[in-house]
Amino acid sequence: MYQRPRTKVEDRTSVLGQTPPTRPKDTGLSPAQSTAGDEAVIEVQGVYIISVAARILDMHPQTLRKYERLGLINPGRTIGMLRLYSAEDIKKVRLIRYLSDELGLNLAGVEFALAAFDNMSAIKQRISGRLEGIPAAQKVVQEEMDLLFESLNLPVDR
Amino acid sequence: MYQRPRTKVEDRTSVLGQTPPTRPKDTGLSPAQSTAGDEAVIEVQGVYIISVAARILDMHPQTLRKYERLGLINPGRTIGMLRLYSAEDIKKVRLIRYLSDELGLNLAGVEFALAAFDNMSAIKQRISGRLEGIPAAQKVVQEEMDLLFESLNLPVDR
DNA sequence: TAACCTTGACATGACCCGTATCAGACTTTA
DNA sequence: TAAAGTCTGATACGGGTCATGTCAAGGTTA
Repeated sequence: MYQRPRTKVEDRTSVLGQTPPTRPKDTGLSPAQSTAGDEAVIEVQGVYIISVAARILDMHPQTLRKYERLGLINPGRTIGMLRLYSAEDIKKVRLIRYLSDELGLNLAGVEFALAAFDNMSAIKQRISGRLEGIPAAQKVVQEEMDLLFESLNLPVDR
Repeated sequence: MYQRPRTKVEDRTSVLGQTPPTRPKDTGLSPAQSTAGDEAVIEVQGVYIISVAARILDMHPQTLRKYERLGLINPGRTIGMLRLYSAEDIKKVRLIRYLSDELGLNLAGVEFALAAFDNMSAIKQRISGRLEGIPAAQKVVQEEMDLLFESLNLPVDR
């Protein structure tokens, strides 16, 4: 159970990619079940306690707790302090796993990359805002920033 | 000799920073000496063979060779295939060392970060080019992209 | 009440990374 | 030309990283 052997990191290409998931707000409750048929990009909706999230992701609950302790994710909580994982959280964990397993980053690198994504998204927003009056320029920036994210070619939905 | 103990990676802040050095062209020869007084940001100019570069950086020659093997740096060569390290190369190694030692990234993470810097610089250039006719917009982008690099707050010259 | 969760601590196995060393060949310098 | 230095490639080591596993003592949920 929970066996997720590290993939051999030998043939890495310089990759990155895709817009970073944002922190969702604390939802109430109601973990929707959804069995994990060997982790083949499962349709995720609703909010899950850690055991369910771990099963969906095919990862160990301890690993998810560690990610949170390091500040990589930040799932909501029930009143009783149970962790609640939203679809956004699941998506973010998949991104973390991609950076770690596929690209070979350690967790410090993952933290760095996530921060970089956030910064890039924020800058894109800010520029767009300041270019409100110049649609032509706005379009250029939009296109190029999208290109930038693509150049990191992160998996579209892992 | 060459003892460079890893700094404890525990209190890392989410950082990045500064514009990435570009590949210099193969220079001819003439390694200029410049003793390394215990590595206190030495004025570097000219081009150095590996032993001198290693002394300047207070790093092991094998480490520099490994970085090259992994594609992180790409020093020039003499006709006889000796490695030649330019000031840009030295600077890049210092950046690598910062990412590794201070931020705790592994070499896969360093590769990722360097690629991200390159991509960001390139996009900044492209946008600037396409905004040639709109100086106001050009200024906005310039400012914001500079901010982006600063937000990564890499050491100004390490 | 039983099942499941919480935090915190500690252990383990596999891997990573800087460093060290060896061998045999080539280059540079004095 | 001889000595010193560099080249490539392989192999090895110590300490660190990371996912996983386990234990204990307690709280929450159904």
